Amino acid sequence: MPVNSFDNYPMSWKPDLSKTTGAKYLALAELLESDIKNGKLKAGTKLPPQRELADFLDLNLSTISKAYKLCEQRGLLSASVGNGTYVSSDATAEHVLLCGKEDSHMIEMGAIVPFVTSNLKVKQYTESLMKKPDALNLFSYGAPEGTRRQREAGVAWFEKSGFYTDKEHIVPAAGGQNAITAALAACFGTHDKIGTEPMTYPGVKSAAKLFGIHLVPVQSDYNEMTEEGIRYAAQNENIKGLYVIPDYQNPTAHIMSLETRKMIARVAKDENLLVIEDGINNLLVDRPMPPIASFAPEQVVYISSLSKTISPGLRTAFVHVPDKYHEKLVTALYSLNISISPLLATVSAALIEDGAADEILAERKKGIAERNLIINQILDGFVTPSRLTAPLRYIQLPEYFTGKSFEICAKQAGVEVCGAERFAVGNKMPEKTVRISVTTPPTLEILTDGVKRLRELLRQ
Amino acid sequence: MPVNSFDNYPMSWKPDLSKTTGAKYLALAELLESDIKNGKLKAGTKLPPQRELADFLDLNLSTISKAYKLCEQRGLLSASVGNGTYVSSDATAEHVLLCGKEDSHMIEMGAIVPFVTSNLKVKQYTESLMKKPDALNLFSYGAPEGTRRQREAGVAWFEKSGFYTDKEHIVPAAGGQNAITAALAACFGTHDKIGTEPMTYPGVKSAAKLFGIHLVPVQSDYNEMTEEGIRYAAQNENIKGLYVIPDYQNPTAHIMSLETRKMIARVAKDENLLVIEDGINNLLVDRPMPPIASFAPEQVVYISSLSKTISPGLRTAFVHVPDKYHEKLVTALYSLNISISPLLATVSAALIEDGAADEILAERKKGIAERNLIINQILDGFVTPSRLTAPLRYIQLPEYFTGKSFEICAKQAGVEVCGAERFAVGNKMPEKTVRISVTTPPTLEILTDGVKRLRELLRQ
DNA sequence: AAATTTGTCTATTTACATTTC
DNA sequence: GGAAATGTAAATAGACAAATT
Repeated sequence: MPVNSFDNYPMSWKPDLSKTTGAKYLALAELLESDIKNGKLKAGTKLPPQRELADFLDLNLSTISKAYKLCEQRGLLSASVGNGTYVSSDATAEHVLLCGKEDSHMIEMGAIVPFVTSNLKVKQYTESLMKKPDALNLFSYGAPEGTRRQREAGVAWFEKSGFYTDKEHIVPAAGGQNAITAALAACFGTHDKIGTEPMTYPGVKSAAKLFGIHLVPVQSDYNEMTEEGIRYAAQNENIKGLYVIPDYQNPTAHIMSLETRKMIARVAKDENLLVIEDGINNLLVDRPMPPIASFAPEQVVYISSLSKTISPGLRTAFVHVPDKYHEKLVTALYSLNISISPLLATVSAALIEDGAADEILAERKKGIAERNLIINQILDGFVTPSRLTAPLRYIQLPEYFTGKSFEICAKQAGVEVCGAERFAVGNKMPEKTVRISVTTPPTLEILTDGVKRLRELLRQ
Repeated sequence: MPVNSFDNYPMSWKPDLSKTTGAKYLALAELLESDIKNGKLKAGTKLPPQRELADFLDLNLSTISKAYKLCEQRGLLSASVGNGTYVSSDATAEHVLLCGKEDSHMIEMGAIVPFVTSNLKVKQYTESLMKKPDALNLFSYGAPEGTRRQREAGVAWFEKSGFYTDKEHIVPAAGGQNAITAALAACFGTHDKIGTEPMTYPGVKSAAKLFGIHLVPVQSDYNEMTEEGIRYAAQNENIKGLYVIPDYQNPTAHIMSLETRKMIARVAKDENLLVIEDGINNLLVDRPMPPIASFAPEQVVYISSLSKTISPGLRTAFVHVPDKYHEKLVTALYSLNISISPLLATVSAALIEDGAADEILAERKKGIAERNLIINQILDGFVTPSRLTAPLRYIQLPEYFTGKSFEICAKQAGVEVCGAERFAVGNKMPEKTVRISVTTPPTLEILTDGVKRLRELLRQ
């Protein structure tokens, strides 16, 4: 429940429409937007109830409603019946996490970039493919729905996660983000709502914004969505689907329990929700649990990118898609890309076919574990405990920090990190946490240096 | 009050709402949608005026208005004041031009796929890049705004067209379609309108659909937009921008005159329109004219893909973007892809840097010219005359054909072509024409065979 | 458990602007 | 050039439903 000291009197916002021209509802919406953007109205502020403002401005209730609605659709507000209308906490947050700007003085632990050492095999495979007689075709267009070879590689790839599907349900995409964007475009429409964990991957926030899709936080306990939370959002907020990251959730690094996976599958069927399951880190987990898709293949679009597990430069992800959405997804991918690179897709397939992918994966996991040992040692007591192959870690901050303030301090100290604000969904007040990347620093020395600098800040 | 005499009016549509439940406007919109999709209402049909239907159904005018509006936003209708509401001609048209389904019995002349012979150099460059010491980095993420090297290659690439810009205004994208999609997402919003030629590239239609952007045909004479047409659309249809293909326009293969290029630049400034200029075929033209962007660089997003000119498998396009939209475009590209493949982008840059791109281009142009000579000879009198390096050709059909009917006949005869319907924008009645691809058939023999089959159909 | 607060939704009234004839 | 046809837009009224107290 909102703990707001400013009650109904005095009104938190007293707009002046006397100087505006044209439609009242538009003028009101614009005023609201500018007051939010210039900081007069801060995130979390409760706006006056529609009726009160209507009274104050001597306008009809519906006119105010329309203005609020407009701003809500722009992601500036979030409203709920009986409760009121609040300024969204992510209204002004930055959505883009650009990769390090090649500033050699900064230690990049914000963006998550896999280290390059495992790329050697990928390179070798690329070279050997070019010696094949049909190599010239690797530089032509590829089929939007993928070749048979690519799709069979996808099937094999998914089997490693304990998810058994067939090549008719698999489509390749140009990376995980590309797959997420296409899935959103294919399966949802403007103004549709999708439930997510209360903090989630910023890439899905920016993709949803492109299509006017709204993300709403689903009530969660211990970093997992609850059954009541999902049912509530389905019945009362009219969400059409869910977006979840069951393995090493971004940013909490939490691994979802088997029971919750099964619960989500069951509730999705019940409530007719389409689940976008982002399996980006599934194979990094030792003996990974099967994805939600394995319990409800007709209800889940399952996305598995090779970026974090094999090599980001491959720009390859495989998508399992239910029959119902197959054509739509292919069309969306076509609209976004025309086609993926046959060269990169074929390299990916080849790596999977004869086991090189497994070797790379094992190597990567070993490398990540080595790094996590360092982090555990240096940040003991600060970092949230996690299994050793986590590519990202989560740090609970002392109460006097906010995620953003720590982010700024860390930058001063030469380390890039990501504050909780970047992950917040809807009008949830962001937690006092930051996420750090395990894999981005190019060497163990730089990682150690970065983590030590963070410890100094936390210790003060 | 409903009056009894409606049977006398020739109302084109008499919906029955008696069996529906819930909101009237929604029920009406759904009925309308299903009647369009199941063919009861054909493209081009004039719907009853809102007032008439309101009277007939005993509903308020605004209720009908709302239902029509909904369908219009779904791209099913197009309405204009004083004129009436019509079923869109592209309401049921297929948007996706999937590449040939590897059916060896069909001669593919529908989709435009560059022939693969020129890919040898591209392959060689790729191989040599892999031998460089920093090759492993080619498999990591790339910077969303492009590396310095990539952007400088873009500058050099644009100079070949006579367009001089600088590397701060250049962003790389994963191919031309990807660039178009990103540009639409970055520069326009839901329900915005964009003017296009009356027939245009289907890829822009499907991309616009993803974002709820509406394409409206701009009045054109002799295949070029007129000044009055653009001003009219700006002032009365409230278009926010234009999408144009000045060189070998798709599907007409028309090359826009220099005067029109300058006119569009001037009018865009005047009316504050943002032009998305698709320069996909510019460099295929012998001594190409400068793009519109060169006359109004602050008003034009200029896209130049390497797909048609160098190799489609490179999945590389360069985009010139005005300062005002730079950040938005980078964000949109990030939301769609995270990053492009550094490997492919670097191969592209390398090809441009030391002139290999020019050699490939010359070779391609020679190959296309050779093919056009064959087409000119066999389809003399049927095909619209064109310069020799056109990658696509336009055929005016005898009046008893429609584009679609010819498409079906050709398919029976073993040749895939694209009927005018696929390119039609808004509620313009499609012309009786088809587009054929010059470059797709893998050999000259197959091309000759395909073109001869088409001639047989046209001669009958 | 009932009353109150609060946002949402549909349909309507009224005025207006553009195009056609 | 004016009247008629036609679509568009804003503001309103009223009923409703969910959440809070």
